[in-house]
Amino acid sequence: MLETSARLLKLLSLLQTPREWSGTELAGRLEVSTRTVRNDVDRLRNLGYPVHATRGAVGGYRLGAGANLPPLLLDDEEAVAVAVGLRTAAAGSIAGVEDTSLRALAKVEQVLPVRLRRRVNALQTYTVAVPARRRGPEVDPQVLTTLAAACRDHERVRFDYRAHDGTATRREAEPYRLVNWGRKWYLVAYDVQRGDWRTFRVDRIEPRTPGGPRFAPRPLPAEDLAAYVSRGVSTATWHYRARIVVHAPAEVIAQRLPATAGSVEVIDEHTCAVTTGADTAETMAMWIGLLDADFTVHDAPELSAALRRLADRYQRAAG
Amino acid sequence: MLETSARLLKLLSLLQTPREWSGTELAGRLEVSTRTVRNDVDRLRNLGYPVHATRGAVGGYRLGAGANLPPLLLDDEEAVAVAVGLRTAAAGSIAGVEDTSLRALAKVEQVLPVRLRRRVNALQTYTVAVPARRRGPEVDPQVLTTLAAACRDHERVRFDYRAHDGTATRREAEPYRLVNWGRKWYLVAYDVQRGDWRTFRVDRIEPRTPGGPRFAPRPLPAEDLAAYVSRGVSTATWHYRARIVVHAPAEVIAQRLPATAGSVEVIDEHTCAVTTGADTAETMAMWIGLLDADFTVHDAPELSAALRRLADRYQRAAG
DNA sequence: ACGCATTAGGAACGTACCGTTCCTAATGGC
DNA sequence: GCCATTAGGAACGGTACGTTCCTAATGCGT
Repeated sequence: MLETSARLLKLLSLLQTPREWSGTELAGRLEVSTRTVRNDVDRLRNLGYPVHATRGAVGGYRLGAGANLPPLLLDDEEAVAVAVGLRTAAAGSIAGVEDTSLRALAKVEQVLPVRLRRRVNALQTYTVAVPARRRGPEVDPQVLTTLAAACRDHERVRFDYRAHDGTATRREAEPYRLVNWGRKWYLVAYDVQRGDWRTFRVDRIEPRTPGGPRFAPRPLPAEDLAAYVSRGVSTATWHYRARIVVHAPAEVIAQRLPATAGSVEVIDEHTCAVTTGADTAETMAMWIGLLDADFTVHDAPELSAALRRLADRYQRAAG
Repeated sequence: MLETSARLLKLLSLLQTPREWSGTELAGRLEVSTRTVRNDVDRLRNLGYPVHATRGAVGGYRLGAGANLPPLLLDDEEAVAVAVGLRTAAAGSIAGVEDTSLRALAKVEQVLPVRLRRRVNALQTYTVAVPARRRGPEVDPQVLTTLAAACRDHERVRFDYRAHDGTATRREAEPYRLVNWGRKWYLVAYDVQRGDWRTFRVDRIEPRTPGGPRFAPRPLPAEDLAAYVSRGVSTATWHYRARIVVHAPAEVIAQRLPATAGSVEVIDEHTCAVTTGADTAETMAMWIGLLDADFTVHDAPELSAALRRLADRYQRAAG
């Protein structure tokens, strides 16, 4: 049987997972009586952790936000993500938080197990900060976290959903999972009005408050949700695709282009082909500038036109 | 007197600060006897947290990396930096860690006090992910964290330092603080060989292992180290500066250009002037493309030349 | 080599807390 | 209305806790 302090940390860890726990479940996991679980919940509350409880047949416990930040219990994957995000911020990719990011990074790395530090180093070496257009972020992080919270809490969401042609429909759905695939976020949800499962592009969702009532979760439509999502959208990720010839070695270009942003094929030792895409030809034209290499375009008139427009702007700007 | 569990969390929090603590100091902070502090250190060790101890007159305790990750105790500023870094990673600015970043972000935001969540939202609104060239990152995060650890542990560092003209000299210094100013990192250190304070550009430092011996800290050369650093480097941050006229409203351009990357002045309701800089005219030319607006260049022949070269590349690429 | 200030850890003591069992009361969804 | 959940008090035997006191080991500065 765990001693009290160890058990409190384990309880805190369980409560930081994105789900609710009944007292009976917690008692089983911690191998104590349900009374002891209630004693422990009281102890956490006395320490400043606002453990929320819901009474009733579907009730349970979960951790909420309070006056102070509790100690964060991260699993290996989450800790790696935190460290990578902080390294990126500290290295100047995100303006305005370099100092505090470095302080937080120093704190994290001080206690990061060696095996995780190696993974952070490996990820840092092979990831790239993707340039983002301010006015058209792929996904508003606020929308992401709002949907993530609704998934966790089993609460329906109401939102405006924009179709390809710009028209918006009011939707109400039971959200289950957020899936990242092909640099886009998708929401797998049960559409209440249509009585069936739907996959929604998160960048087209505009949540409406208040949300809906709680719901009892249904079995998911597939075991592997990433595969489920990819089957539905595999050829539609980018509005615009093109293949260009870049006059630089493939391994040089591969380092500048993340695997998810396109593919690089060797043509010869000085030349490679890049197949990539973007939402528009304009966006793609700007992206290519960051490759910092001469290139040629074949069979892509829209891209050629976009490049001419950008070239013209630069030429006129130069005087 | 605190109960045992609360005291253990407080002890863990103290040990995550970047310094060593003697048993006597910890006993004072926790209001218990030094024997109880040793009892508590044992309890933390039993829970898997590797508390390192140094015996001897300058000995003390601090937390190291072990097999498991301890609960992270972050202050308000650090928590905000973590959330901002994770939001950026989850939103797709950093490829490869979107899923786990969102999971970690959901966990953090679930417990983030409301006042901190507002600060994260505010920071997210006004920060921009800065595009980074893969082959020449301003600062290797590994170098940053190595130097941060040496500052914390009061250990001398040995490094090769590259001057403007590319020559490198071997240096040995006592590192005190890392300061972020003008999107560059500086190390404020005491140069042992020259017997005086020096400010080093971190992107020019190549640390050499092993490091040096420990040292007794000296009083810092100034109270406000940011001001101290800026006085020494205020006109030398960018190799190249220029002022351009952008044919878009100032408030639109200000949103796309972070305050640290330059300044925006209103000319009229449709036009503004941007003063910015970069390491080279080439880099600046590519940066300007991301403003996504027509512009004109006056009195900047190098920038005009760089824009012509890039325009020519695009024109030739378009066919 | 010595002094000093630190960590390390055992023994003994009185006190307080702990987990469990048993019970009543309240809540909320179906 | 039923069922499954939270809430929390009382009583009990047992265990852990913090402190005091002490010896032993370590490491830096002189």
